[in-house]
Amino acid sequence: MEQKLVLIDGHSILNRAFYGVPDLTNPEGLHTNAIYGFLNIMFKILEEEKPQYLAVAFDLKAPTFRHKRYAAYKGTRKPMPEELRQQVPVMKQVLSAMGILTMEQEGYEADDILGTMAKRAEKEGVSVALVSGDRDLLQIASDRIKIRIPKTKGNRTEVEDYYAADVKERYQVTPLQFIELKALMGDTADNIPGVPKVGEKTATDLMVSYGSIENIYANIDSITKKSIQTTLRENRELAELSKELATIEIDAPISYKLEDAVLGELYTKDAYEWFKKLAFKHMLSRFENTGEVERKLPACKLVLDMTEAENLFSVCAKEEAVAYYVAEGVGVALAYNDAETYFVAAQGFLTTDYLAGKLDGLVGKCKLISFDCKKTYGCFSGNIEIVKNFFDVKLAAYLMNPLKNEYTPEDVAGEYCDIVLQDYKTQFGKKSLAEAYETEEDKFVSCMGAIVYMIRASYPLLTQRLRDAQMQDLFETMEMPLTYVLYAMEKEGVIVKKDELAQYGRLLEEKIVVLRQQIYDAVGEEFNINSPKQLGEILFEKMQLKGGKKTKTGYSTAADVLEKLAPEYPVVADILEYRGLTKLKSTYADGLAEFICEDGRIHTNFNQMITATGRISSTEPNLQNIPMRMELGRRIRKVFVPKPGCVFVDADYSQIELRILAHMSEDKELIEAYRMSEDIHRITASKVFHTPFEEVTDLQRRNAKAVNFGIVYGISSFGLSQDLSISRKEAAAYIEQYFETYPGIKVFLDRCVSDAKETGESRTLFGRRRPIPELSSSNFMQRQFGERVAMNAPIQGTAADIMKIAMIRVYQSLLEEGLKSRILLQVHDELLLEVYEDEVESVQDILYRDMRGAAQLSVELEIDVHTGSDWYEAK
DNA sequence: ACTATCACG
DNA sequence: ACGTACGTGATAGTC
Repeated sequence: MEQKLVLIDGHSILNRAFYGVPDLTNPEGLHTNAIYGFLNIMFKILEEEKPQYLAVAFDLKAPTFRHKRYAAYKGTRKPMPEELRQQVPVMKQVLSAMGILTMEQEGYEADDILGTMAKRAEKEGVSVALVSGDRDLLQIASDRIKIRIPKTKGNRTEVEDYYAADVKERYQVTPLQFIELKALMGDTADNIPGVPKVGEKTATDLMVSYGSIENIYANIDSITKKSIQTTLRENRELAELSKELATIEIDAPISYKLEDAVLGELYTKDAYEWFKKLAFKHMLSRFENTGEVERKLPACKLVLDMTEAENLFSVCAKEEAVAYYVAEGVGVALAYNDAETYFVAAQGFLTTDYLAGKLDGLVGKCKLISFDCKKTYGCFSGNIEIVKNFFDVKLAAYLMNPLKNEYTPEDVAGEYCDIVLQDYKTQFGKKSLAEAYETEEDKFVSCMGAIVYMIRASYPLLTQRLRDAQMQDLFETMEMPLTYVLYAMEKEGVIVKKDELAQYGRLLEEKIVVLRQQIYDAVGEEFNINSPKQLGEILFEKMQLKGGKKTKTGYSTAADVLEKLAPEYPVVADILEYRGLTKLKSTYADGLAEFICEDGRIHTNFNQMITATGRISSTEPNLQNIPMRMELGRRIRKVFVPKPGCVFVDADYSQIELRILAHMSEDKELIEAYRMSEDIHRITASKVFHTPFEEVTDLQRRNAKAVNFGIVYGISSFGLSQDLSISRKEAAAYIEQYFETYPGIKVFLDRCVSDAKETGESRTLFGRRRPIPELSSSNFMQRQFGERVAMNAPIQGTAADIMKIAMIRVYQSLLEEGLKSRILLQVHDELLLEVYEDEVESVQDILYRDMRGAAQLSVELEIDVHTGSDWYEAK
């Protein structure tokens, strides 16, 4: 059989991958996109070529420019971005873990090594496929040496192949002539100067006519075009130097031999560990059936029979840790050891209620390992005290890295145990659980088995990881109990008066109709006001308003742009009002109505595993962004009402983030300020502007307030200037004065950034962590963003922590005191409770005690509490 | 699927 | 010379 060698130009392919693959980072913040792209290209080539030999060549030290041959011209190259630089050593380690030869040698470039190895192999009768991102290597193409150049087309790579004949066809020159072609035309990327004024076209014509540079100069008088003749005469030395520069060595004294490149088992245990570390989930599936990684998934047994089910649950009850995974309406998967998994189908006598009852029976008997336990609490009786029996693998994975977009069983499996699961999606597409079970029973059952096996297997590792990261306490005492509080809030829901909401919608509609016509009349034509594209064209082209382009797609019509035009053009004011009204109508009046259930209540989802900072989010619908700032929008809150016999009690923390800042920074002045007065913005203004407290003007107070907010967001003079519509200089002056007033704040914020740079993450007072990969970016903007995040995350995150503690305490206090009142909503620093009229006082006492007592800071936590017969009144 | 906009803290 | 405030989710329009 024909022997084949694949050679890869390491830096060239890494470079190509780096710019072709969107930025990726692993959980530790290491950039991985170039490595990922490289491996993808390599695997594709290997599958096509099926070679016996494989080697990758790297430039030894100066990857961005070529060694001494090129030293004179190296100045023009840009340095390698840090995100790519850090991936180079890792790439080499990954290759080495796969037993792939990496070649690098002092005094020789990768090109020389590749050229030499290719020619040697050719001589030994081995055919060669040489993979490179650039065309320098075309000069060594032959009948048996194929140059392969990967191109990213859309989102997949295509490879251009060049044997000698293909070079001739494409460039009209032989591979050897290609050197001289390139020498004539030059190549800025490779720092080959070339002959001035000679481009691809001229160079090709010359080479076709004369065959070599030598021959060109021998017959230089016969060149018809005078300007070309002149430049050639004037630059003879440059042409010869360029040829030297462009020539790749093919007989360098390279110490590597063909035998060193023998391809062995790629999918080794070491390689597997690396792929896992780099979080290349999709590639992990390559390790299946290699025997290198023992992950024999036990076959999943389908249980359809009552006796068997009874047996199974009684065995589970005697075990220490039982993983369960509920396929809603279809059944439940169980794993109590690492040798067996079961799927109990919910059919026949085995009803869902029966299964729920059996699951509930396990509480107190063993640790229940869940994947999103909040979703399954409906199966269990008892109250919040049951959570000590649960361990939520998904929640733990979120705490370990809160930056991910989703936490699927497949992801968690890849990351926290030696298992590679196929996506449910790739297996069953858009099929619902029930459809998948009915149509592909075996596959479905084994999929459920794999998931529940994974859930159980990742439990010990995640426990350990949480402990290592010092987040076990956070997990056990805050996040796990909170799952139950949120479950209870979701289940409770909040009454929304449907008819009143519809009435409100009609009110809006009336105003909208009038405005719409007014706008059409003013503009002189009908168009879609909701389309930023059409609106931008109307305003800035047809009407010639100033305030030109802003976005990639066209004109910005954002509120802050339009507001500047509104005083001068009444129609712009109308457009702004129209925007506001349609927003209220579509998102709130119409939007909320769709979520009102049979019980007259809206049951929002409180998601605990979304935000980077530890806050909760609310969806379907989002009840955390109900209008408040404008009166008309605020009126929506009148349709949120307590049930008969109850009132709303609303409690919100007063400036919790600023108080946390005071505590964490230990700034004496800010702490003192809080002890002196309730009105922190006024006292800040007084200090910053050296004005007696009573004489602080509204403007001064407003400015101080903006700075206070800005500090929490990770202050920047630009941001503040935008917010206050002042110059950057003025904003910078405010900030400077602020830091003079509160010197401890500056020290603290600087420390936040430097600590985060050192550790790659930031932490809250309670140990919640947020990785900040942006801090190691070479992109200035990205890095600056990372710095702001480093300042904001500890503060916003600590506030979230404190609210979570408060919620758990309030929930438990209501329970312990036998009250029937309930928490309904959380809006970051605010709780809304439905309170029985005779419990108002007790509940208020609980709120004051538990919310203020949730943390002991050097500044007291304060809350404002209001009651009312709807949410509008209670705020 | 992506962008622009805007509602909240 | 660059182009930013921190954290979310829903809607409508556009591709």
